[in-house]
Amino acid sequence: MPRVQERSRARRQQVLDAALQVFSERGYSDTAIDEVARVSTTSKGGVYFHFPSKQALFLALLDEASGQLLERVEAAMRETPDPLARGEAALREALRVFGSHRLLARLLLVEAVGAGREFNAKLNELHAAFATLIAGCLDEAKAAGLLPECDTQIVAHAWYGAVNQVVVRWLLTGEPRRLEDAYPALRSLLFYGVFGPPRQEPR
Amino acid sequence: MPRVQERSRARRQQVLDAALQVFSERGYSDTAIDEVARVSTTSKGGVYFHFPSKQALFLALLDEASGQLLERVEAAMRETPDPLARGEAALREALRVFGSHRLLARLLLVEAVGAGREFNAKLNELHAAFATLIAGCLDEAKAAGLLPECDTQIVAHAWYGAVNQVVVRWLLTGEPRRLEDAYPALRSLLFYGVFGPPRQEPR
Amino acid sequence: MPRVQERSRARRQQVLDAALQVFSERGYSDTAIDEVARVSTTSKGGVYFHFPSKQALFLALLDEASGQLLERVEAAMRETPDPLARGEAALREALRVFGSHRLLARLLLVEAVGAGREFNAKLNELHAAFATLIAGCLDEAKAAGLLPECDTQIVAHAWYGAVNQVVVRWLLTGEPRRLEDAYPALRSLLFYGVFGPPRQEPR
Amino acid sequence: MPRVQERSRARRQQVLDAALQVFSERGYSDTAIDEVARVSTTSKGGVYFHFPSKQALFLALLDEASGQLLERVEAAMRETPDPLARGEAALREALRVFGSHRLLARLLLVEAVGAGREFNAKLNELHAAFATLIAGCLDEAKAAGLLPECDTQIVAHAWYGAVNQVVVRWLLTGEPRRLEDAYPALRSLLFYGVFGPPRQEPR
DNA sequence: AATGAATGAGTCTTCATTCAT
DNA sequence: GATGAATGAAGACTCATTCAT
Repeated sequence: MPRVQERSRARRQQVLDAALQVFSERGYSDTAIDEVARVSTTSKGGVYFHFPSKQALFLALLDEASGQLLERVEAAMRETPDPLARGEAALREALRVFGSHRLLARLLLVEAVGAGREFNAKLNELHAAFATLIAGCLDEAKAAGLLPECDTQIVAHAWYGAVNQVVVRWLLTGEPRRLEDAYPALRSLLFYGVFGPPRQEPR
Repeated sequence: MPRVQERSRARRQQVLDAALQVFSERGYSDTAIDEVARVSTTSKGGVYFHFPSKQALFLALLDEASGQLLERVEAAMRETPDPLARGEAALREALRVFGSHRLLARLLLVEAVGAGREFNAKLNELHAAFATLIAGCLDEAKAAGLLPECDTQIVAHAWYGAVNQVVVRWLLTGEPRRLEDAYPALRSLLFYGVFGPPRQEPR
Repeated sequence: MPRVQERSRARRQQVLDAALQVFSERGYSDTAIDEVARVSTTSKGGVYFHFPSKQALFLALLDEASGQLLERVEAAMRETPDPLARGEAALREALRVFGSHRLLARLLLVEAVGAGREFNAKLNELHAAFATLIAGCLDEAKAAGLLPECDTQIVAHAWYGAVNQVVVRWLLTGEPRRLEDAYPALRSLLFYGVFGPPRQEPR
Repeated sequence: MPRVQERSRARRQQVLDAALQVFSERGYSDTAIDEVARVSTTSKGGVYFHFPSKQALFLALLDEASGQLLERVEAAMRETPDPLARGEAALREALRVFGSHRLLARLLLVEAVGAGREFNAKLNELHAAFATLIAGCLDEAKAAGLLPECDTQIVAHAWYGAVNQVVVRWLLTGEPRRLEDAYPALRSLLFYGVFGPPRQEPR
């Protein structure tokens, strides 16, 4: 209601947007708060009004970014009842989101990684959240007798890592041109392994 | 023979060893050259005598570390003629090396990642080298009619990423207790996908 | 009006004043920004807030100093219509300014000289400005038929150098006690050469 | 006689030559002993064997350089009995030496100037030596009744400064193309002032 | 809310000098 | 005599953070 709060919130978002841009371009350590302030058309003090410290700003950004990512993926999964199809949907949506939000991808998969021990916990949360999502599908499929016994956690993390590395490669080398083009190969590997789908899989 | 050169080389190695320790504990940005100097029982100037800059030191370290890793994995592969068994060997050896060289693992898979754009190239080299190794196995196996057609590059990177993420998880959470315990699940996923080996595979 | 800007400007001037003192006492290279900060009762960061680098600070100082000097000399010349009398006035005023601003003299005539190639351009500007001033008098006097043909540029620079060296000697040896006492001899040399004024000096 | 001493002396000279080159290109502070060592095809230790410190090296260089300059000028003066002609000879020879030894000129007239208080004494020596040379001519001419009374010291220093500034201008701007071309104008100014030689110049 | 001047600790880097070999 | 590895003090510069206005 109060106009003032609205403005404040808008300002805050402005700062977060600038932070996404700058942090994902320069990395955590090489980013100066001054730069964030400039990009958000605010002042240094302005940034500090909304976030108590650089660390907190980065953390908030990670929160927002991973929240958005998870939300989108979860939404895609929610619409898919079949557990394995849900896994496919998650995979496809993840590639879609990363592919259309390069900055977010770079932030989460590159810049946040070596940024300092303070951020490992947050990153772990993200890893765990995704792993849990995937593990959920797997467990459900297993319960339905569709899958054999396996170490769900390991498989879930490996799955997640496979996707990430494809995204990282895209970020760093530009290949494949369209990230989503990696979907079929990824899907095939994760579902059927290197041997590919049995016999006459319709591709 | 020349005593002096030997000492110099030893000193250089001493510095690299210290650098591995400090960089992988604190990360690139949070590491002070002073700290590296102290750990190598040298002086700051001593470090700078052997390496022209912090960046160069880190780069040299990445070189050495990835060189060692690759060497070990390639050695394991060299002893295995069958292309698919070779892939397994690579996987197992990678887990073995990382599992017994935590610092090296942390350096390559965590600290080097967000350390700055200057290091992306070097990291890409490593990614590419591994992907090429794996892609070599896959292509050979395909040529032998053992595998169906697939996007080798994507699959190779995904494979590599799957392994890395399992290692990262181990680094950050300590699970699984022994990294090599992740081998069976990883191998199964990468070879047969989530559906696992066909029928009564002897596990 | 805006109080803040006023303070900022005052601070800036404070730093410049301190810089004049320290640079002209210790020279460019032997001056630490810390020292300038201390003398200006600011912090190192404060200095850097107003000047982007040591070099820029020194340059700004040279600008200010040579600006002041030129202004005073030009003012003295402006009041003197006769071209040759104007030359005398310039000479006398230069000695006056240097004589009462030892730091400025030392800065411009000693410390700035070997301070580095980056400052040569600025120094040249000063030389050129003075030479132009003097050359102006000479040319005007020539046009009025008071002087014979001569290489104005060389003469102007020589004139300027003659004055400077007398000032430098005063700076380094303390002689003559009062710089302005050098005026008659200098004036005589520059106007009439070593032979001095003809018999009953026309003047 | 002893070969060893000869070599040592040659080495020493090698270092001095390198020092002249490097110091006059980079200035005192921006010159690293390493650079001098490299240019003299010696090692850092080698330089320190012949000169106890950077300061001592620079001082020795100043000594050698001003010695050479003085020697040449004194030689030119020795051959000229008439006091005023001797002054002319000194002037001409100074321009000749500087004109054909740019590095020496730059060293003495630019780089040594703001190099630090430690070198002021040495520079003063040079100034005093030249002033004394010139003052000698003047005094002798005065004794012969050729010149009127004047403050010899001031005139001598001014004379010296006039020459120097012309040389400095040449060093910094490249004008006049050939330094010796400045001779006539300089000579005229110093002998007859801005009014130039009386009527039909005796020359 | 916002600004931007100010602080000062922290870092990389340079380099004169020393000295074992 | 000469080398070059090693030292450590010194210094420019950065930047997260604070705070008066």
